[in-house]
Amino acid sequence: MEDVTAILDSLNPDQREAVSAPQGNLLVLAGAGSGKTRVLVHRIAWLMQAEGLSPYALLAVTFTNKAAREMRTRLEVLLGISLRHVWVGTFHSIAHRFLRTHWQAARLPQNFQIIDSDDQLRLVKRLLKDYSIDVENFPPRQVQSFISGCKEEGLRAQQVDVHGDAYLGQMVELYERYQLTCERGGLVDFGELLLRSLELLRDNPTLLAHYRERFGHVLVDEFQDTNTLQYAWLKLLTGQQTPMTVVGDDDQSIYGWRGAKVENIRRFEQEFPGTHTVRLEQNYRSTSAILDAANALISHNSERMGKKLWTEGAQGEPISIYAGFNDLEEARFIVETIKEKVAEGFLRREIAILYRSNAQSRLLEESLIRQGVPYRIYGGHRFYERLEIKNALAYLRLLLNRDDDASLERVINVPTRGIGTRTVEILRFRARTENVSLWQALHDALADAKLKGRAANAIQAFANLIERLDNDCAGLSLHEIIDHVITHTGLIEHHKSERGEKGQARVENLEELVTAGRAFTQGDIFEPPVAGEGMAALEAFLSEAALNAGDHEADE
Amino acid sequence: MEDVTAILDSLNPDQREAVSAPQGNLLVLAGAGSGKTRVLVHRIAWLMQAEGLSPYALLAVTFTNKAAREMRTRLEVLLGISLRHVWVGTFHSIAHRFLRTHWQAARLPQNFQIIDSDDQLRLVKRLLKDYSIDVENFPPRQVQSFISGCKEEGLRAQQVDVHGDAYLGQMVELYERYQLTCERGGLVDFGELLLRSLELLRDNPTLLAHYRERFGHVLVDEFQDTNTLQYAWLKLLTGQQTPMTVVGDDDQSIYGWRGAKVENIRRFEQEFPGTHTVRLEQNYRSTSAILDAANALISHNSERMGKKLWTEGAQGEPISIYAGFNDLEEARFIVETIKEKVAEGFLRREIAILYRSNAQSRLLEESLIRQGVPYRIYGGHRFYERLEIKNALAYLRLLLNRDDDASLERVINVPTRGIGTRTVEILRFRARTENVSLWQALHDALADAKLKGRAANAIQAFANLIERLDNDCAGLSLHEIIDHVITHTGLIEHHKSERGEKGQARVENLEELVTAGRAFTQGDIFEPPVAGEGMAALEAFLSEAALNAGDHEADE
Amino acid sequence: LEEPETDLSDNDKVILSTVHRAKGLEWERVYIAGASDGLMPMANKSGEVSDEQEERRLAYVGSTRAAKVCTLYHCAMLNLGYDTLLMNPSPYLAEMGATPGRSLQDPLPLIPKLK
Amino acid sequence: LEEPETDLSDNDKVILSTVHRAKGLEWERVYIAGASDGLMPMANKSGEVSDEQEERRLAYVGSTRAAKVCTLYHCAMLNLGYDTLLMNPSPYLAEMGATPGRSLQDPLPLIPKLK
DNA sequence: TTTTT
DNA sequence: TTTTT
DNA sequence: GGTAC
Repeated sequence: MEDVTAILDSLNPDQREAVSAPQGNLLVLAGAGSGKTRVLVHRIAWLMQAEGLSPYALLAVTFTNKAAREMRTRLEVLLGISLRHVWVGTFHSIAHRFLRTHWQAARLPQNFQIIDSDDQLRLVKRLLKDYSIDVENFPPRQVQSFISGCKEEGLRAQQVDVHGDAYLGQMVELYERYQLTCERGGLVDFGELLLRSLELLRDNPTLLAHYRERFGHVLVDEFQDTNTLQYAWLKLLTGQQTPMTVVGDDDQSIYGWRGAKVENIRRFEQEFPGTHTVRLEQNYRSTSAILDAANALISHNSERMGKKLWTEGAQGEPISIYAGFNDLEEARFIVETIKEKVAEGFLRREIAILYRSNAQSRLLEESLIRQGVPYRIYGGHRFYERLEIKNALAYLRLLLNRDDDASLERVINVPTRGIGTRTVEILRFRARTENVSLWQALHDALADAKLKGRAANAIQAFANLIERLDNDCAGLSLHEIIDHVITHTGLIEHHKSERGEKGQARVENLEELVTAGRAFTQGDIFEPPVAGEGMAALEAFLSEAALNAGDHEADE
Repeated sequence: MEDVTAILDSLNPDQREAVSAPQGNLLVLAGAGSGKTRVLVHRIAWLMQAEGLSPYALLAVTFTNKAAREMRTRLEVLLGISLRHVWVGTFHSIAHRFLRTHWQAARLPQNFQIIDSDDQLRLVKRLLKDYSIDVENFPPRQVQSFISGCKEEGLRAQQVDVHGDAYLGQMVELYERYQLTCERGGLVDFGELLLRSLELLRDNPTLLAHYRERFGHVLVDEFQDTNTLQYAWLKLLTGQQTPMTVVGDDDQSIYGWRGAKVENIRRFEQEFPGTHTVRLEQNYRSTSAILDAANALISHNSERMGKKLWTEGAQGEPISIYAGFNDLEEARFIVETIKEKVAEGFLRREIAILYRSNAQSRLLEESLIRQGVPYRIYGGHRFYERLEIKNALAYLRLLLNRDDDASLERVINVPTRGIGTRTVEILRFRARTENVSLWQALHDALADAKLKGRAANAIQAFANLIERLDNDCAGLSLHEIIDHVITHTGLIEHHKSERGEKGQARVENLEELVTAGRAFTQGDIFEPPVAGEGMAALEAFLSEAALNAGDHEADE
Repeated sequence: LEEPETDLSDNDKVILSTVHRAKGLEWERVYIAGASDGLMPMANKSGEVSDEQEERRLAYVGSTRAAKVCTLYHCAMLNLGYDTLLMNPSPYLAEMGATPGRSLQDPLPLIPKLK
Repeated sequence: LEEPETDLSDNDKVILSTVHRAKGLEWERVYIAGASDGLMPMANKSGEVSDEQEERRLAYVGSTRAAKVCTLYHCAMLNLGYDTLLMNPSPYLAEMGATPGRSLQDPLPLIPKLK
């Protein structure tokens, strides 16, 4: 055994207890600012060095890519070695990895693509229109959240009990049709990644046994945020045998409305017998005054697992409340205080204004602008959700899979090439009635001359474009493919001719996409480079784009 | 003095007291089913025969055309003579009469036209678009009801106190712009009819004196439904000198949400001193059981003027309540009961199903249809609100006034003649920036060749069409004009080619409009024929159509 | 003499109307649908009644349209398309002393909904 | 050596964020806007709070983001564009024992509205 | 949510 | 109204 | 780029 004391050196007694707890289920109730990530990272190091677990035997699950990345880097810093073979990732990226590897067992096409919530919503809207369902009674967003909700509860359409309720029945039918559409297009949404991964393990005993044997320890971050499906997945994967380290804080559960179940952490000790529980209550972040207030506040909740934050640090300024006459005044107050503090030497980036709803930011922004205080909205616009990027990705997806209707529809007339809504309508109708993809419908329509004249020419040109791109890209590397596509589809030209700075920004974003492609194949300090070249890399890149949409924040 | 006892013969003592009350203010608190209209009609007869008032000296105001018509006919039946010179009409039709007569004093163009709520809403929407105002913050319906609300409170834009509130300020600005648009187009909305009529009397002392002298007695029906403006108008017109007979029932005030003020009837005795009040409490409609229930119910209200209905009739069946499991059951219950009763020999037309909101009718209709019970929705679709009729009227209005932008926009491309949104957009922009009507903008654009090619040809064709119609119609009678217009604009052809029965129905409605025109000039048993021929008659006809939209119910 | 007969029987239809539009009219038998708490009086989504007295007057106008028989109908569950509401009978029923014609069935539990 | 300086000062910006997105982050000074009754806890139009305990946790997460100073802000009148609401301070303020930093001004009477 | 002009 | 993928 | 369905 190596000298493992270094791993425990810098920790407080509770942290040390957690990190060095014997193999077996461990629940770490980690209060805000108690060094949660640190404990997780050190726990992994401990498992490897003290318990002798191989990097291959570890699985660490997080909710965000950011958290996964942070864990991996801090681990590499701690151990001083590269650890690209440890499975550290989000629930979704791990599920994705399963599905890519076992695509046949999962009954997916090899080139399946991931769609994000936006794509999903578009798909639902399309469906509602196709079946001329009244969007008053079935608002697209509601249908979407019904579908996601079902999947998050682990339910396929057939399993939803409608109790004879016509409305629910309609919803379920939409869910079913949605699912069929996805499957015909080789599309997998976020919920599907997890649900199908669960089903994959459930229905393939050999596979399940393989992974159960392989993973010697599973670690989960932010356990209070797991939903029914994620919890079931973990239970299935570990068989309640493989030991788990789960870290979380029931007092910080704020995603109940999205399906997260605090009960998962609350009942962990009962569901996983023999669980050792450690509370991290020493706080390294806040003053005593802040912790006192927070403790007092949360003590009004019931059914808590119980936790009281404390610090060795100073008392600090009391929490205070300022009351303004109206919201304008309130915003002015806040910004004035900030200006004072900045004048006193505080860093702007060490100051945050928090609010409940995005709508509240408007007045604050106006006030900050008026008073000349530089600011940034955290997690504002996402790079991979920008129109021009989504369009470029759609072309790229078409290269891999012509039957991806959502992508085809997205770009069939972008840039405008004389294919109007009427023509698209005809194609859609044909695709629907003949139950083929739009790409197929398009060729059929050309073949039997159901489309004539201008429309036919434009459609033919589009089909030729896609095929030509595909040919051209053979042998190119990922970033060359992207570059070729954004140039030869005319996307660059199209945005260049837009008025104002918007066009320029869009062109720059497209160029940034090429850079992202280059970085992807070359690997960077955070992520390992990807196996495969050209089209194979493209496939991985597209998945990455869908799964890491939040990472790459857009400028401005 | 004639033998006036006949007028009082058939009345009960209270009714007799009301009818024969001495000249002077009279308030008749007329309970439901107490013979209110009867009293009103007999009162007029009494005033003429016993008090010797000339038909010219009488003004009887109602809220609906139906009520006005009923009053006039019953009066003619009672007196056995034609009484077309008595002023009996709705608030709006009387105000309209004032404005037509004194258009110069009212600062209106002679050919001003009345717009209905629909036209008004379209105008507001147009305005919001023109000034690119966010319809999220300013929903067209809200803006419309703000404008109507102001007018009903007697307020012009300048008189609205915004208290520095930016939102209100924007509303007021919209009100102002709306008003300017109306004035440029020679358009008068419902509220404007009353408000301008009030201002006309207020600002022209001679005129006011003339009418005060002319009217020896003013009678008002449904007084509890008067709004601030109507009340002010009555007060101004009578100068609290001309005696008034007002009939109403505070317990039946159900239009408070629309601006009606119950206080008007509640305070009448104080505001008009010397008022003699008569209560009509004997009910000739309902059984005792029904009246008991109604009396008990309304007794829970406060500030009532007080009234207790009674009858000499039978006790009757008690009011009962049936409770179903759900709304579907409820509808089935109702229809089943009706079927039973019809089988027992009751007439269907003597049975009504009442509900609070129109949405409730759907289930009831479905149930009636399923169980094969013929039914009719009272006051369903209105003839003059139908699309094809509104279009025909728009053409007719253009004949009288090219500057009526709302009408021009409505039909510039109906039937389609190759004038697209883009072209109209250009015209609108030009009209707005040069502050001229669309008709003017259209000619300017043709003159300086800002519009070319197909668009210019189409526009030219439209302008030619209107001018040609105008020429053609010279010398034609009203119904010939209408016939000519619906034929030569292509409206008939346009609807004939519509698929399904809808087109046929629309063609029939257009033909019905010709018939309505014929009836209008010839007069019928209810309404006097109109003075003037051709275009003059058209002007009157259009006003009539706007003011009597509810009368002429559409088939199906 | 056949003509008016036909015309008449053609017009022999049950009338459907809102209470507002029914003001001033009368029928032998009047059936009032929706005699439930949020409809009569009508409440907004927050459960507030904008003008309690006017709502009562509306019920008054409705019931006084009847010459011979007035019957009110209530149901325990109202389907709104997107939601199902449990309803209570209108408080006005008690004020009117309406006689129960059929007793209220026990409401079924609401369909459990997925979030 | 100038480069990183500039980069740094270019990134020296005040952060605006929802409490949800701020989870897991920290700043020296945290200012929480909207510490008023219908916003914290958030209530729907009917005034109902969907999950009182989760709302309190949200306030907990918000306040524990601060290292040195946490200040909450409330205002008496909230302009919604189409309406102006009178607000009460968040009940959580008392639970936290927040010290009044400036007293609430008397609210002006609401602007009278035309129907 | 009700809609007399 | 909040939005980790 | 515009119009029509």
